[in-house]
Amino acid sequence: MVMRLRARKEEDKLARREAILAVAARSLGRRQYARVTMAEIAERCGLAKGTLYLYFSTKEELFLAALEVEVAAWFDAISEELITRGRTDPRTFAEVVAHTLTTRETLTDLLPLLHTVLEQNIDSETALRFKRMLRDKLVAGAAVVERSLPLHSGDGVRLLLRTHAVVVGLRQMADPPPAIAEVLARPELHPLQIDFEHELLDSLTALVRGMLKADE
Amino acid sequence: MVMRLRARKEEDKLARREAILAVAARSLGRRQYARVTMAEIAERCGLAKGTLYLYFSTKEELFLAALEVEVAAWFDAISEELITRGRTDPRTFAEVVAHTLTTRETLTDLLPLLHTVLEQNIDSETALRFKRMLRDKLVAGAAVVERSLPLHSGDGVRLLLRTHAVVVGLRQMADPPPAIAEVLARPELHPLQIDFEHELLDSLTALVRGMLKADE
Amino acid sequence: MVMRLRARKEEDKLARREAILAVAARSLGRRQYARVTMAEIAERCGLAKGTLYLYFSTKEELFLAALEVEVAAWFDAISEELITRGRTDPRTFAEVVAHTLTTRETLTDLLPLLHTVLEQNIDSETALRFKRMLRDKLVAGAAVVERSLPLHSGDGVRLLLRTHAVVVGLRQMADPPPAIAEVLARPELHPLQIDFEHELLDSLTALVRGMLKADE
Amino acid sequence: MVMRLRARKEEDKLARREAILAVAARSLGRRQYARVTMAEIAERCGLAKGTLYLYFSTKEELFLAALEVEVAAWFDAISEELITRGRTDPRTFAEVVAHTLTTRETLTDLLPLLHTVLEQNIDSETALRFKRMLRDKLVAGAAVVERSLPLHSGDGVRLLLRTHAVVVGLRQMADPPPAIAEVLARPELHPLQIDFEHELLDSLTALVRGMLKADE
DNA sequence: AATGAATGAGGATTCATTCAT
DNA sequence: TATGAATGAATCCTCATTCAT
Repeated sequence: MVMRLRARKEEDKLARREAILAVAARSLGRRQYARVTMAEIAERCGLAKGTLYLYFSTKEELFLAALEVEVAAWFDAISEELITRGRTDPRTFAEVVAHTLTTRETLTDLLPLLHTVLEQNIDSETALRFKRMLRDKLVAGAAVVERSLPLHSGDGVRLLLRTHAVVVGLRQMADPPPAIAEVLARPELHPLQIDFEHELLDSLTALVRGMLKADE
Repeated sequence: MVMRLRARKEEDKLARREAILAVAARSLGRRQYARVTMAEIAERCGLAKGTLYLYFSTKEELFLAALEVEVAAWFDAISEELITRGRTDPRTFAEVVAHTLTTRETLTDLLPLLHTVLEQNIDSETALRFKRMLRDKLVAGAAVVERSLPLHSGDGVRLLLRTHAVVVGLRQMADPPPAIAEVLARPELHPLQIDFEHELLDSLTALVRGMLKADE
Repeated sequence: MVMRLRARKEEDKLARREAILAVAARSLGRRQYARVTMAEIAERCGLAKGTLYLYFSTKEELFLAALEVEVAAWFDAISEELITRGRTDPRTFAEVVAHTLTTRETLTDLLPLLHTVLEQNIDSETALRFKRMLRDKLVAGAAVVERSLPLHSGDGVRLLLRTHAVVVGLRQMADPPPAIAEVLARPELHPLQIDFEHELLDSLTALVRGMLKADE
Repeated sequence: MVMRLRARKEEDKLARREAILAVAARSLGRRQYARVTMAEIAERCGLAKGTLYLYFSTKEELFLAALEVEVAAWFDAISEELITRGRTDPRTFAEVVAHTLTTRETLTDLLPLLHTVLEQNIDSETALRFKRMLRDKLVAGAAVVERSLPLHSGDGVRLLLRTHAVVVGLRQMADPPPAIAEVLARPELHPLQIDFEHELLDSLTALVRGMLKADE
């Protein structure tokens, strides 16, 4: 149909790969993974279905790759911001995390997929690669965290994992699909309404505060 | 196959309803929601597929009802245990929560469904009913929590919501499918391994502690 | 769409099963297996695609079942006709085989599938069941054959297998698709034209004669 | 990847063509035609997919060409061997055929394709070319055969066609895919086991014997 | 001549849901 | 009330073929 550019150079191929990943992540949004079809992603990319499979051999691989990129960038961003701040405090840590997430909607959309869908459908080789990346980022990030906050040794990793958990948990509560949001808008349901950023800030602040060494 | 009893009395119908819910929750396990079929549930119940639809009009409604039962019971259990302890401390609160969960595997399996699947597929009437129940339990529980711990007014609700978030987030990390568990068993990936109960205990303790400290 | 009868009694289900098999065999005709789609068969049956899978769990299973029925009936028919003739001669044997095939177009369409397609795609349990049936029919038929013709002991089985081979080989030559038939109609290609029945008759007669002669 | 030589001279092109044909025939093996992909053949050739289409305009044309080469060589080989033997007998004829096939595995793999797949997908011009070649070889071979064996006039062609049929039929029975072979190894299925060469020898011997003139 | 990225038609299969019995 | 046969929309993925480079 449409006259399509061909990505012949390695560089173009990488660019296209990234483009597909971006579209996939955006297509997911707050929707159910199963509801996002390869056909839809292809169309949004302006590509044929088959072309997607030139770049990713399964739907799961595609989304895992999307997540991989986002997660790595996220951990890097946290580390970087933390480093520029030097020695800091719980609230600031929370702000850093929250800040790195404001421009990362897609990350918080993808994150819940990891355990609920992707891990059920990938082969162990792929899983291993992904987990290794995660561990590397985690360990590197933990070192930075432990330099930023007076944590017990080893608590850097723990804090990051807990941060991950809190982000996943809160995000799902905070941004329901429109139909539910409408229901939640009723005054009687006010206690169930959550502002993601605000709540994340407070939760992480409390969490870190509770983990501090001086605490004892 | 089996000649099935007919649930004629209201009481029998309720019993059957509960039986279906129990089976559904158990069928889910750590699996993907989409992988659990109505046919499978029916078979495990010893019922025909059509019969399920006599009790629940969609798959989502069925699982939402299952979750509803579990969540209500969970909040009640927390409240109850907390009441018997009277004034208490962060660690104990964490222990109470952890304790109420040890016998509630199915709850932690169902919980992640709420935001990722169920809310995408239910009508607003059903949503409203569910959310009202949740609010009632939450508010009631919060009152108890605030009597147990020296929290700011209003932080009872917040703590319970955060607890919910932490449980969802940690559980998914902690219990991967067997294939992934095997990968994670490698020594190099040790940092990614999590023991759910232990980590929940520590996370909640820290969280509550941090929320108390805000006062000081 | 169409108001569909439901096969509730075992008897009705069996009838529907047979109906599907008949349609499948007819749909194949002289066409390529891959060109016959489940959708087409369903439509010709006046059923939904999904319904086919209620009766046969894969396309291969469907066609294997179709073949199974036909092969069994064929061997039985040969045996029966042979029995009514008593002691006989090569030409008569050939006539019997040819005669049993005149009303069995579908068998000769299905037969080539066995080795080229079906055996590549069935699990060993299914294969075993099929092969056992084949062996039973073959052994039973061989006994009859050996009573009809003065063959060496053991040559009954051999003759039937060779008959099978000859049928498969000749049929494919004899009934090309229309486009090829048109080409073959040219006078210069006359040597390549074959009349299935006539050629089968002569080939089998010669084959049996040659097997008897071995004695002399 | 590899910098490929360009086949500029007619002679180089022919060589490449032959190379492709050889690879295609080998790639088929005992597999299903549909399972052999153009991509696979290209890769095995060390060529790009597109290059294949420079030499053959469709997949079918490619395999038909492969068959063409093999069939022609086969008939020539039979004729040649027969000529060196002069006047001969049924058993020897069978031996000659069997012998020409021992080094021609690929031919027996390709042969069944002719009627089941290739003829369904080629245009009449291609078909005509192929059939003419076949007729030429057949007629020439028949003349040799009739000089070797005391057959009725015209039976030379018939014998060769029947030989073709028997080879196709027996080969498919004799060499099932590994999974089926395993099943057939069971003692109870012993009657269904066939040794191709041996069975071909006996079948052809019998067939020819039954066709001999002196027979009457 | 060679490449290989892009195409897109096409097909098998699954499963929530319906409804005649 | 219970059944389970029937439905059919929906989806992932394959692969022969094309064509810009």
